[in-house]
Amino acid sequence: MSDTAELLFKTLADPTRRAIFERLCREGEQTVGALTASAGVSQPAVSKHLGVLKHAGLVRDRHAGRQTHYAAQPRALAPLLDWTKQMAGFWEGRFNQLDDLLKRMDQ
Amino acid sequence: MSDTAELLFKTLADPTRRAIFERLCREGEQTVGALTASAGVSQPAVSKHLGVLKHAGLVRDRHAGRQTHYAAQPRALAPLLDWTKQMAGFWEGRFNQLDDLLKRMDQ
DNA sequence: CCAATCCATAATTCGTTGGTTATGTATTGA
DNA sequence: TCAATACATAACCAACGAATTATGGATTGG
Repeated sequence: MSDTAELLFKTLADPTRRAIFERLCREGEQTVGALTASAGVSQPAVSKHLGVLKHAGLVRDRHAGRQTHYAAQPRALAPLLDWTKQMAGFWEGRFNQLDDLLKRMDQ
Repeated sequence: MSDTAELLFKTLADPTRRAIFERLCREGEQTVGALTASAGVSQPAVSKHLGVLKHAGLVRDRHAGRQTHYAAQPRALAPLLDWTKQMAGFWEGRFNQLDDLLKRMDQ
């Protein structure tokens, strides 16, 4: 079990945090203030969430004067995609094994 | 934001729970006892995790005498795959828009 | 230079959750 | 029938996490 997937699942499990990430994916780079305006929580809460997202590699930050711009880094989602496909793959594999077994028994 | 994805992320965020699900994907149907033997937590804890997984549609249970067999239901992962692709898609879309813009500016 | 703005961090509170032990319910085997 | 097995549920506890308010540090505009 990849430790990266661990972090990704935990990071994306919180609805507020995932909403912030979704917005960054949809609308591109945003300042903390802009994100706070429609996050439904306080500015410190948003900053904290952004910190967690950054720690998971899901966003990057760019400092410009007294503003900090955050942007989504969707490439970081790759391990999630891999894990999901792998789980489905194991299942398919077993299914095929059973299928083969039944065919062999049929002869 | 899909409410199903909500449940999936929260359900899979716990390492013990995800390990149980992974094992069911890899090795197929298992009894609670078998899962408990290598889960590293008590049997009630495993039962509780299985309940959460079932509530998210990730496993199904089959009663046989005094045993309960659990099996993975990887189809339930579909919304997760959809969400991930969608996020990457938004990003790609914006990227292409920028790309197009740059091309048009270049003329 | 000073007040205001933007963001991050600290300190605290409180609900959620994952773990435990204890117990209940159903089924099996002797 | 009775003890043992398999699992689920209940009750409780400790730790974590997400929110708040308060504050600090840096930057900008007047």
